[in-house]
Amino acid sequence: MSIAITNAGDSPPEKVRAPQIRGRLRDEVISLAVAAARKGAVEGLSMRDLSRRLGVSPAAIYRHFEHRDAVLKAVTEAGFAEFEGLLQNVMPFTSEPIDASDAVRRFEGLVVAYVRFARTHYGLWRLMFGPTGCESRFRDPSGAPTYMWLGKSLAELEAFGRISTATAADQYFAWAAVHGFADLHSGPGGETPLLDDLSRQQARRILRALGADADALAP
Amino acid sequence: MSIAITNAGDSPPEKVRAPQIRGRLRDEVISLAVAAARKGAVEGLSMRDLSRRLGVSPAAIYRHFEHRDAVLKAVTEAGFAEFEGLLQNVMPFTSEPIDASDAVRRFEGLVVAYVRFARTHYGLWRLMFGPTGCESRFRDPSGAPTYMWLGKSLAELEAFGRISTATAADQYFAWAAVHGFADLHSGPGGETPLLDDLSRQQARRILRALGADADALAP
DNA sequence: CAAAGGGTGTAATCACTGATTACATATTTT
DNA sequence: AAAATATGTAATCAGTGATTACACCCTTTG
Repeated sequence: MSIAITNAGDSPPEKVRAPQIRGRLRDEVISLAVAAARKGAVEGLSMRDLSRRLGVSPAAIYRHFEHRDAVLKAVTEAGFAEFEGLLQNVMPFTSEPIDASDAVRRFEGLVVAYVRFARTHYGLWRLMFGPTGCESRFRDPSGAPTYMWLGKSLAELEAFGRISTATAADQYFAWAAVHGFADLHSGPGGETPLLDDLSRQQARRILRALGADADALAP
Repeated sequence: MSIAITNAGDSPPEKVRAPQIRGRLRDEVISLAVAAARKGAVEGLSMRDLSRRLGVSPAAIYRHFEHRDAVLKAVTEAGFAEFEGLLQNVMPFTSEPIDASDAVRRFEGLVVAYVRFARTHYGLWRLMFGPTGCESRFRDPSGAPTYMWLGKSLAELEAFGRISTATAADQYFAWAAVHGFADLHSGPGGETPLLDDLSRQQARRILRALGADADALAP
C-alpha cells in the first residue's frame, strides 16, 4: 500500500527549477540567442528551441519578450555593445596617437577589427546591419559605432597630414569601403588566409582615395 | 427536379484549370517569387502562399522544386540574370568607349546601376549576395557580374591613363567599395534624394584610390 | 506576520508553415 | 491503344509563433 503523493520520485527526474528571479530568464534568453547568432544565421532561431534549451515552457519567454522580433532586437543591441567594445579597444579614446604611423596603424586596426567581427560573428553582424537592425543607416549613420570611430581616426590622420581630406562624405566613403569588404568576406566559406593583411591593404587603398601618399603608406 | 451533377454551377466558381504543360507551374512559381522578392524580404515567402496565389495545392510546387531552398536558388539565378542584363546595358561589350571621360562615365554608370539595384530590389539583391546566394564570393568572385564588369571598366580607364593601377586587388577593392555603399543604402528606409549623385561621388573616390587625378575627375 | 498583488512559469490551444505520402489525372511515348 | 511518365490533389505529420486561462512564487504592504 502506498499513498500517492504527487510526483514523489516518479517518472520525470523531478527537475529542480531555479528560483524565480526578476529578469533571470530574460538574460538567459539573450545570452543563448547571442551565442546562437554568433555561430550561424539567425533565421533558424526559434522561440521553442530557446525554451527547450533553457528547460522552460515555450510561453515563458513571452513573459519577457513581446514577440520573436523583440528577442532579435535585444540580440542586436548586445551585438552592437560588443562591437563597440572591440573598436574602442583598438582606439581607446583616452590615448592619443603617438605619431603619424601610429595613426595609420589605428586606422588599419579598425578595419581589421571590423572585418574580423563580420567574419566570425556572422549572424550577429548580419542582424546588426540588416534591414531592421541598424535601421537608421544613412539617415543617421552616427548610430553605427564604426562610422564614429572611423571619423575619429580620419580626423587624426588629417591632423597628422597623412590624408588631405576628411569630410563627412569622406568618412562615409570609408565606411562603405570597409563595410563592403567585410560583407564580401563574411559568412561561412570565407576562410581566407591572411585576411588581416588583406584588410590592411583595403585600409591603405581607402586612405589613398583621401589623398594619402602611396609611398608614405608602405610599412 | 434537378439531377445532381458533380460540381454543376455549385459553390466553387468551377475554377478552370489551365492544361498541364511541362514546367509551366515551375515558371509561374519563379516569376511570382521573384516579384515578391523584388518588393521586400524573402524571409516571409512561404510555399503555401505561393501555391494559394497560383490557385494550386501546396504539394504541387514540390513536383518542381525539391524544397523551399530550391525555389530561392532559382530566384537567385533569375536575379543574377537580370542584374547582369542591367550592367551589360551600361557597358555593352560590343562598343568601345569613345574617350577617357566616356570611360569614366561608364564606370560611374556601373556604380549607379549597382546601387539602384540594391536599393529597389532589396530582397532579391540580399538573396544574391547572402550567405547561400553567391556562395563563392571571395574564392571565385568572377562569378559575380559586378566584379567582371568593374574589371573591364577599370582596364579601360587604365588604358586611357585615367588611373595608374588596375590589378585584381584593385578590382576587388573597387567591388568592395561599391558593394558596401549599396548595402548601406539598401532596403526600406533608405530613400535618399540624389542617390545617383552620391553613387557617382563614391565612384570618383574609388578612382582616386587607384591613382586618378582628383581634378581630372570633376565633370 | 499575514494578506494582497504583481511578476513568473505552465498547459492547452490556434493558425500557420515545410514537407511527405498515397492516390488520381493528364500528357507523352512506345 | 497501351504503357510510362509527368503533373496535381487530399490527407497528414511535425514544427513554429503567438495567445489564453490558470497556478505558483516572491515581494511589498497593511
